[in-house]
Amino acid sequence: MATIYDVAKKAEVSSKTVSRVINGDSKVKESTRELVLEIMRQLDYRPNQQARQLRLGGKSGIGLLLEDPDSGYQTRFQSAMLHAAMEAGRYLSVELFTHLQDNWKTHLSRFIKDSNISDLILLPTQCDFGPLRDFLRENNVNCVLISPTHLDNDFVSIAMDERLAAREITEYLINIGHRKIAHISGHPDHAASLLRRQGFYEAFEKHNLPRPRDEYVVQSDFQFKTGLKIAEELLNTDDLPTAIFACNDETAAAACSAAHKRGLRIPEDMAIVGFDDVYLATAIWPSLTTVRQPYLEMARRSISVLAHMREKSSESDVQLRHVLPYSIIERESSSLSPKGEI
Amino acid sequence: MATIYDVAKKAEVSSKTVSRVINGDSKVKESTRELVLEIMRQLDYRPNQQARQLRLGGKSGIGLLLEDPDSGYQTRFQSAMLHAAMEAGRYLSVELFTHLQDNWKTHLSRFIKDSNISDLILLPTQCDFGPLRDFLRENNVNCVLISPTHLDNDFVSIAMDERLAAREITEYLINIGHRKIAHISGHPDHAASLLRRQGFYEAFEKHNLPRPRDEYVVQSDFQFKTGLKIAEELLNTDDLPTAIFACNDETAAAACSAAHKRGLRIPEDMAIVGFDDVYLATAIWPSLTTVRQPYLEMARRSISVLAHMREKSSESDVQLRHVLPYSIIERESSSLSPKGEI
DNA sequence: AACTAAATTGTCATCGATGTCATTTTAAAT
DNA sequence: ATTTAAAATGACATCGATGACAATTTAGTT
Repeated sequence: MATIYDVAKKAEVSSKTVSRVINGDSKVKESTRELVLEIMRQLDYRPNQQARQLRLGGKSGIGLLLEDPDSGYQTRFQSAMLHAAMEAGRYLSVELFTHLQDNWKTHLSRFIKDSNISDLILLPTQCDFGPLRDFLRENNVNCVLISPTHLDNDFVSIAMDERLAAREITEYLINIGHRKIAHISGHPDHAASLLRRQGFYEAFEKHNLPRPRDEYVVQSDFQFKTGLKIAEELLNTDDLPTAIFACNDETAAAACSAAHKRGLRIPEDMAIVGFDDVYLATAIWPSLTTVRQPYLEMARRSISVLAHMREKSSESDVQLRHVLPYSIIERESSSLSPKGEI
Repeated sequence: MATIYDVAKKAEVSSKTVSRVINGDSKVKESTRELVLEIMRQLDYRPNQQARQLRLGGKSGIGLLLEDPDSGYQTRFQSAMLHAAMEAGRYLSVELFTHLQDNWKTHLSRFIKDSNISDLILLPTQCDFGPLRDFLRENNVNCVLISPTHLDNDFVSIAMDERLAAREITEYLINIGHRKIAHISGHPDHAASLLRRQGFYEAFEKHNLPRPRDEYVVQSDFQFKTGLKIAEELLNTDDLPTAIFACNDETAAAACSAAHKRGLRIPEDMAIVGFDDVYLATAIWPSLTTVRQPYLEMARRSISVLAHMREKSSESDVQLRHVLPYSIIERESSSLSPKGEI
């Protein structure tokens, strides 16, 4: 394993000069730079990260906290982060985290200190846990919040417009002819639940249609199991809705199951749409029409914002709120002839 | 941030002594050890990992290579690794890896060198990619293979008995009265496919039952989409099987969809069982009876074996093959009154 | 009390990089 | 040709830990 000294010796320059080349320092004569680069290539030299970081006091990894790594949303987001990190030549350190663990503070500081990360990414809903925010603020952790409920001038947030997306997918249902549309909404503590429901109602207002009756708007909690029970209750009526907008794909999958149980065909008898575009959306039949979160874009933006923040540190030219564009993916669960991609 | 010198000064000992305490060196008087520990606690001292590793030439993270982070199996395994790593006070660095990428070697060496990992964990099917194994061998990477197809005296493998599990779940179907059982098998390149099919046949032999006819044993590739098509073909007959053993849960989910499409009730008209026990197994209706892979146990074992290997290095007392016990989880897809847990 | 071996502790160099500041080289200006 | 400022390079200390080995303390023996 070649070191900076091996390179220096072979190139007949000082280690400092090699260091300058590595770090793109401008004060190196072009000819020596090329020489050094050539030797580095010959020796297949790569800087020792530990030494580098010891000196710089820095770490280089990106930390991602997961509350439930099996959840579709978190899996998808992580997947996107892995791609984005690869593009940026960085590495991802993943850690389980729940504020329910009583020693979460110790646990988190250990992770931050010991695991070689310089930045942290927080997903919903932990990004809205107050004491966690205080902790991050106090410890000056370089982080971004993904789709937080509460905005805050101390933290950069990266999100999509949930309400608009909800409105748009509801309008889509209206446009293909549905009028009796039900909505299964998510966990009440989750900001997304409220926003998505608001968007749902807005679609009707915008089209000058009557607000759906209250029995058509029910409360679940984003989970399949609960969703199944709720959907069964919802469909236990003679006056069935012709479409359901579920708060997320898991719940939409549950709605499909409930509909099938009751002998309804999808989408002929009932259209069902979800939200998030997780793996599950294409691992069931029929595949789900849904709103695709801009996972990859969010991941890329997170990385670039974090880097920017680390440089500018406390300067004020860091954009605080980032809103990225979503898209609607049409699949089998709402249309006999899907136009969208898989 | 307190350093070893701060501790040494306050405790009025040398930094070396503090170092000894940190590393559990025996040659420290009990009283001084306690004193030092107390001061460490007071200052909330934690060793600087970079410095430590610079000196020790070591890294501390565990690397996990994922080919498809959205796949149920990989998600579940990662999830288990996160738990096991937490228990062991270690951290997980996750990286996308596919040998289809043409510069996979560079990519992998960079990951290993730059991302602070000391160990590597390989999942199927990349653990069976020959050139990758050669690379790991040549570069002396400390790693374990999870459920590899090809055994090899240079690598430690951690697996479950796929064939026995397949046999057992087939026997379960036989025991609850099924005789006409179909099997949708996995991708032919995947060792698990063969083993699971073998196990399937063995169950019939053991019970002195005729081998299922060839039309009942079809080939898919572990993916939902393919599985759906195959299952539809399988069920497009008048002489329906009464049960299906699918090679994995995704395929079982596809079989459920195909059955529903054809108006069959599960499990009344047809029982369906899967394999792996991934998230999907309980995110569809009916929930799937399946074989639970010993994810957590595999993860824990991986960590302990890796640590052991690093110590013993080339010594021969490292157990090469580890086979861990699976379990069968009975759920709604095969039984009207499931006995198993969720 | 003196001696010795064992137990404990300390000194200093080192890992591989970068920062500070001094030194040398280069090129432009007189 | 000499001076001078700028550009390029290098010497050395440093980051926070541990290893090798030296020095000291302790306790046991005679």
